[in-house]
Order: sequence, then structure tokens, then C-alpha cells
Amino acid sequence: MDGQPSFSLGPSSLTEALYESVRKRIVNGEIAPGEKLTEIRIAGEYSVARPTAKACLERLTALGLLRRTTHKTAVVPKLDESEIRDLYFSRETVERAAVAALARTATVPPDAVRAQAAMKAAAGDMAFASQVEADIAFHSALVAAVGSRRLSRMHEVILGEVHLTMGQFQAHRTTHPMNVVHEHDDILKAIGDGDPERAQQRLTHHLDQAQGRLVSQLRREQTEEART
Amino acid sequence: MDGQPSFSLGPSSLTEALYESVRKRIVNGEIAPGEKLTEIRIAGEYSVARPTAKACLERLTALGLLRRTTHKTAVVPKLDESEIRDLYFSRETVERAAVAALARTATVPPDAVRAQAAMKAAAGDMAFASQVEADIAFHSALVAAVGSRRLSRMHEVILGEVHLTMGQFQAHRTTHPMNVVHEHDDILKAIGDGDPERAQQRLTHHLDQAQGRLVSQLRREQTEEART
DNA sequence: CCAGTATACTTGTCTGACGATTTGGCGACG
DNA sequence: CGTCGCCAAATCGTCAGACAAGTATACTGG
Repeated sequence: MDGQPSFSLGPSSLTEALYESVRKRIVNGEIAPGEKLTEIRIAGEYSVARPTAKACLERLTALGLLRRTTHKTAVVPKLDESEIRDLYFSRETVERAAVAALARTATVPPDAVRAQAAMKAAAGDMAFASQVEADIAFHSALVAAVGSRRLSRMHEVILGEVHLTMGQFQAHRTTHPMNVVHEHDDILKAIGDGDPERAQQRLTHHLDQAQGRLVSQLRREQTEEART
Repeated sequence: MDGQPSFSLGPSSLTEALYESVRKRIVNGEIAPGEKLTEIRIAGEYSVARPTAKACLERLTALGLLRRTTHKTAVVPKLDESEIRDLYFSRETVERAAVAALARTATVPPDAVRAQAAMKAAAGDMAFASQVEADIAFHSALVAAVGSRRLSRMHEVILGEVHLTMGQFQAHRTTHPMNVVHEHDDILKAIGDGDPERAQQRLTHHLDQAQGRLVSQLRREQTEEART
């Protein structure tokens, strides 16, 4: 019952709106990993032409949020352990550079502080999506504050995959969000103290933790489904 | 298991071929910065349909090799000084991580050595394009050897813009390519010695030099055209 | 000479279609 | 009975043509 796509706010164009919507559904885990997304299906669900749907899928594929090869239908990927490691290696590369740059001028991004507040607020209830959103927003703000268009662009792509992977584990969360909050605070403190070394070290620790959480969840899931 | 059984040397699809061709023309400077690329023009020149040309332009835009906003014609960008700095900041971020990783295992990429040989060979004559190609190939090999798909992808995008900018200065080259060759050798040596610190330091020095060369050429060009 | 409008150009999107490729099932053969 | 090859369906790649909407430019009037 979507009716007419008369929502002309936000995204200027139809393609943009379509892209945003599908992207959201993917990273939020509404579309399960492994699920097929044909051009025709998208075109049908949103009442758009197939070329429009095609453009959307191609964009998502370029960002790593979909996998597809020529003449095969796109599927939502499920990152295996080695890919999660690769993802976090690149993520660490980008974010280390970011926090180092910020610490050098002792610049604490206001947006990151705001995201921290939002995360603390969401830690109480079980608003998973909100927690993940706030986490993403925190790291995003960190990199954005550096002011490098290209660094931010790279980071955006990486965070997309991170979001996707986190979204797929939503149901099985196991860690207390306050741990994450404290790790974030450590990073901000090091930046505020103008200590690049410590900031990088804290960041690396935080990302190692996060990566570990994902990997262990992945493993648990695998043994679980092997038992069936 | 996943490898394409066919080594289709030519691009498998039409869009691919079109993209490759236009990309080459842009980074080689055949299409001057500021020049307009309309969908219709591309479609006409290559005898393809407009949607195909459109897809091509969109891909190039996503890679930063074209600039365009909604309902406006795509143009080949000319990076100004601040953008060159931004580009090299991101480049340094990625490549520093790469050489550090390689040095940690003292892995000297054979492809990088090969690219060095090619560069030395091209240093004699005035094959500019070849020199630039070899330079790009060297850095590309460096990052590829790390084995991180995502790092390589980010680097590919960055190198595209680097290639573009270098290509635009082709006519005015002023530096002896042997300088570059020696800087490259220093980096490889540090990697071979298993010394991440020195490798990173050599790399940073090299990139600073390269960036300086680009910026000074840009300035010279500007004062030159201001005199008219 | 400036401003405002009108026209031409370009892009965004849609409809519809045809060829090419992959996929999955079905029957034939060893 | 199992394996192989072939045919049909599904899906994608590409194309053509068309209309709407936005942008840039030129022209006209003040």
C-alpha cells in the first residue's frame, strides 16, 4: 500500500529516493542476506521503470551493499570472517588517519559528542537500530570533521558495509552498549588532549573489539546452524 | 571456483568498453579539463544509445573523473590547489597503510619492481604517458600486494584522479623522472628491510615531492595565463 | 545598458522491445 | 541408476523513441 510516490522532499530525484529507500532496507536487515533483488522486483515494488531500478542496483553494487555479476541477479551479501577482517582493516586505515589529524589540532567534533549523547540515550531501551545508527553517526562525524571530501567518501562506503553487517546481527546482540560508549569517550578524550598516538591506539582497540564482536557472533551463528 | 573461465581480453560488455575508452581519454588528457561531455555527444561518437552513454558518465562521475550536477552537463574537472592537497592527503593515508603492512612482512611486490624497470626504460625517451603509466602501476602494485580488496578499491579511485591531474600537466613536465625512480627505490628498500617506520617516512617524502611538483606546475600555469 | 522573458538544449524518466546469457529441469544415453 | 546434454524460462544488456522538467542562452523591451 505504498500508493503514489508523491514524497518530493529530501531526495531531489526519483532515483535518489529509490536508492535511499532500498539502501535503508538493506542495511537495516529488512532484506535478509542471500536474498535476491531482481530489477523487475524492485521496479514492481516501487512502481518505477526497470532502468530506474537497474541504476539503483548498480549504485548499491558499487558500494558493496549488493553483489552481482553480469547476467546474474543481485543478492545481499553476507560477509564472511575474512571479509570482515578486510573491512575492518580498511576502516582502521581511514579512521586512524582521521583521529590523528583531529588530535593534532585537539579538535573534538561536536557532532561526535552529540552522537555519543544519542547513544547513551538509546542504551537504556532496546532500540537496536538506534544504537547502531548512533554508533555509525559517531564514527562518521569523526571522519567528517577532518574536512577531507575524499576521506569522507571512502569512509562512507566502508561504513555502509559495516552498517550492513551490524544490521544482520541485530537480533543476536550480546554486548552492552555502554562498553562501546566508554571506548568512544576514550577516543574523544585523547583527541581533546591533543595526543595523536593515544587517540590512534584507543581507536585501534575499539575497532578490534568491534571486529571481535562481529566475528564471534558470526561463528556462533554458524555452529548454531550447523547443529540443525 | 569463482574465476572467470574466459579471459575475455576485450571488455565483456559494451558499457564496459565504452567506460574504459572514455576513461582513458580523460586521464590521458585527450579531453581537456573544462570540456563538456554531453550524453548525446558520447552516444554519437561511439554509436551507442543515450542510456548507455549516460551510465558511462555516471560511473565516471562517481569516480571523480567527471563533475556534474542534476540537469547540467558533465565536465572534466581541473583540480585546484586545495583539491590536490585533499587528494594527496587521502592518497597518503591509503599508501602509508599499505607500505607499513608490506614492510611488516618484508614483502617486496614483484609487480612494483617490474613497474620500476618500465619506468627506468621510459625515462630515456620522452614517452610521457608511459612514465605516468609506470608511476601509477608502481603505486598500484604496492597497494595491491597488501591483498585487501577494499583498500585496493579505494586506492583505485584515488589513483584515477591522480592520473587525471598528471595527465593534464603532461605538456609541461619539468621534473626528471629519475628522481621519482630513486624515491621509489628508497621505499622498496625500506620495505625489503622490514622497516615500516622508514618505509612510511620515505613514502610520505615521495608523495610530498609529487604533490609539490603538481602544485608548482599549477601555479606556474595560472600566473602564465593571468599574463594574457 | 540592464532586466525579464522566451527559446533551445540537456537531462530525468518512462514505455516497450529484442537479443544474449544464465539457470533449472527433463529426457536420453551409458 | 546415475550422468550428461539439451530445451525452456527467467533475467539481464542494450536499444529506440518519447515526453516532462530543469538549465542556459539569446533576444527583446524598457
